[in-house]
Amino acid sequence: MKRTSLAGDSCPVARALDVFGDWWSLLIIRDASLGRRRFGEFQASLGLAKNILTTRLRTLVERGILKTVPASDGSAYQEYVLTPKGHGIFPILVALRQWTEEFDDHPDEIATIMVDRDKGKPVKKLALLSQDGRVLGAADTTLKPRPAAKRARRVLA
Amino acid sequence: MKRTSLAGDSCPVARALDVFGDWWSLLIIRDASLGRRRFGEFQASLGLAKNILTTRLRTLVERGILKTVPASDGSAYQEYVLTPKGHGIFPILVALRQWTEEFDDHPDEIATIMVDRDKGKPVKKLALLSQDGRVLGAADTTLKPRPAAKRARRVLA
DNA sequence: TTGTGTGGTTGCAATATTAAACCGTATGCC
DNA sequence: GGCATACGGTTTAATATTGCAACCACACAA
Repeated sequence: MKRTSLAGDSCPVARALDVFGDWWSLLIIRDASLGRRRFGEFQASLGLAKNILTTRLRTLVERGILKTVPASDGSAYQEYVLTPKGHGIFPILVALRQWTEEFDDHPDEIATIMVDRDKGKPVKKLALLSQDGRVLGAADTTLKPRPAAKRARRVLA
Repeated sequence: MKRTSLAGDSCPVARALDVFGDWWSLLIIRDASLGRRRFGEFQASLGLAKNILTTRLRTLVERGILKTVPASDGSAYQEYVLTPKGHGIFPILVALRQWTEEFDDHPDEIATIMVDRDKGKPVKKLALLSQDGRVLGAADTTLKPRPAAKRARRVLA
């Protein structure tokens, strides 16, 4: 099927999807952001085949989303933890979560809610703000060419 | 390859990915939110095979992300526009965009920036706020079991 | 020695993607 | 009207990729 790579695309959405837009990567990242660190934890949680987990972990490390660290329990094994680049994906996970909370047909099947750790109260919806503090919807935004945009290999949106 | 369906998963992230987490759907949605409406527009913009575009459009319609409307130019064809559920994906696109803007290794290849339509100034970063207005990072949040969570078919994170 | 945690390797089945041919409906032009 | 061309899909066949299962191997622990 030769998935066409989006790596050279000039659209930032496509570029992000090229990095972790496959079926499992975001779920692995979600698990990592939940504190899972060990191969076995990921495998048990996600139920995916071990070989696939192996390759996914490897490419996520290659791409700077995860890094391996010596196991915290002193064994010779390694653990996988998010890099800053990986932690930066957190808002995307939140956005996905909130979309489901708002639009899913069976919201009663959602098991968890995200709460402020201090107060234990649900977080607010992600908001997109303008420089002067107004809340912006999709219709209130446009795309402008980036000031000094270099020519990308493939120019889309 | 029999992608294991995540539809019954209790994690809202997984549920969202089950709806539009494949390789093309989010890009189609991005195009739609950019104002593209016609089959040919999507195909030309994305460069994917036409049959795939056909099936993707159909499942996005089935899932309530897009709807078909009679063509605006009076021809007998149809156009594809976002439903409210589809428009709700906008924050996810913004989150993806901002992640790339912040972490991509070649940010100079990004062609566009998102600006406030009124003022033409770049938008601010998506912020996650607590009820009392503090900005929350990943470490400042936890997941709590949903109050009256019904048992989902598969219970993960 | 036995068991467990981490993977790698191999083989097979299922699916996704693509390119290309094809078709019915319009549209433009003479 | 007649012809050529474009649009909107559908179908088909070839190919590439993913997923699963099972087995292998090595490191460490008991």
